[in-house]
Amino acid sequence: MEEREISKAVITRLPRYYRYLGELLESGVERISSNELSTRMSVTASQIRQDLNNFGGFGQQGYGYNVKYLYTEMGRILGIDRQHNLIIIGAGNLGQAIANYANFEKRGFIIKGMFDINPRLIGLVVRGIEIRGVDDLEQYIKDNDVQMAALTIPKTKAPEIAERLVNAGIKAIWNFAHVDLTVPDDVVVENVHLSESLMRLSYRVCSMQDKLEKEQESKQENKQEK
Amino acid sequence: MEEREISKAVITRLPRYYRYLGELLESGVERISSNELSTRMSVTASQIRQDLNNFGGFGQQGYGYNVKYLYTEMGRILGIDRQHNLIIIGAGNLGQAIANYANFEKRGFIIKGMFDINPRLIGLVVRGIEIRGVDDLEQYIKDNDVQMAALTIPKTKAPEIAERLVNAGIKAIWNFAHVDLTVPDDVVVENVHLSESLMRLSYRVCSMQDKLEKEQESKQENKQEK
DNA sequence: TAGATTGTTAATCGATTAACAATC
DNA sequence: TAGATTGTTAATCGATTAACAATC
Repeated sequence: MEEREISKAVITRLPRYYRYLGELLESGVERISSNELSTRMSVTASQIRQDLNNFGGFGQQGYGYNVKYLYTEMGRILGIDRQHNLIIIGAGNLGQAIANYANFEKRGFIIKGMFDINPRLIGLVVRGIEIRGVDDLEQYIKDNDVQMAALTIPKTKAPEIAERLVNAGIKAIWNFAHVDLTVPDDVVVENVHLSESLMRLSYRVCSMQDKLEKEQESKQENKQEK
Repeated sequence: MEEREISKAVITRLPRYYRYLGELLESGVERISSNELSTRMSVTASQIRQDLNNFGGFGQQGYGYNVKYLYTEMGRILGIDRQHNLIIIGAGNLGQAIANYANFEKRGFIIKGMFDINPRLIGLVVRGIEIRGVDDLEQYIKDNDVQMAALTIPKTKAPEIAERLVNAGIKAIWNFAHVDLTVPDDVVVENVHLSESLMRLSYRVCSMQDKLEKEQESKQENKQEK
């Protein structure tokens, strides 16, 4: 499918294109130019064309891009036309939030099971899925052809469980634990570090405050100079 | 505090430095060189030194960096030495997951309230916090000196609520809804688009598969040539 | 055909890495 | 003092933007 290595920056943008194309499709827009899309998404048209051309020519000179076609192709590129069997390790609020997020199934992600260590949770049923203990984890992964796991457990348990997952043949880990997991080269880890996201927000709101204060100061200085 | 505009790439890395420094501190490490830290974090020592020097010289030639000092300074830079009053809009699983995440309070984020539209949730108590309806949102924000809001509601309601938050004086939105919010220049939005994160994982696991298949193919070709 | 807009090459910009003098 | 390691400048690398010929 791909010729050269696609850069991380491009990959990050792909799902956003997909989202906007989906919205366009829903609102009945049939075709769109890179220029029009660039305005809506607040990126440059050049970037859109460059990004898309990493995967092939989906447009037509003088016409633009067919929304439905491009949407489908993007879905294929993102791999959400295929089925991904997923388990969730950690059945706390976060794990349950993921299990309850209905749209996932629409995009080919099938939640095959939920696991937890906490005996009080084991046996409970969330969205028709029974919460299991981690004892039979390996067997369950093999029996149910599971390729992906969401890790919504505390950071202390995460590395150990990750190793078990990898040994059982899991190919992708969606990691919500606040650790950097070490996995073999052929296993993919996507981190969602919420605490880091919140710190970035904190940083940005503080530096915005500083900026505004400085602007205020320099205004006052200007006044005094006059 | 800052002289020039700090790049987005640097800001993204800051919380990770903070996390590693915290771990070093916990394990009793007193000082660390950029080289040693670079090995642990799998980044270049050059990058660490460049990143830190955006904010000033925290190290000492021939010695390295004092872990405790650097940790504290990083906390200050990230703004987590101050108190941030936060409300959560959307008391579903995701909102509750955030409310239950204890570490936040340790880092200066005080959850001042939770809100929801669903009448069945209103009145419930999560972690000692009563879930309220959104009618008195504006008044509550003013009365409780709230600067930040986490938005864990469906995308259809998010833009409307975001506007109300901004008008009520909120300065930072932690946005979990799958929309790009439009806010004034002095308001900061940090997006956590989980569905996009999952699509990136999907993309990466698929392209890894393709890569491995190709390697397999070219191996077989080599065999046949022999 | 003329106008529009892509695909793609070239130019620019910024971020990362390398190197090393300063200095603890 | 000698060795180590920073802070910082210079070199490299990659990503973004601009430009335009190709073409629908």
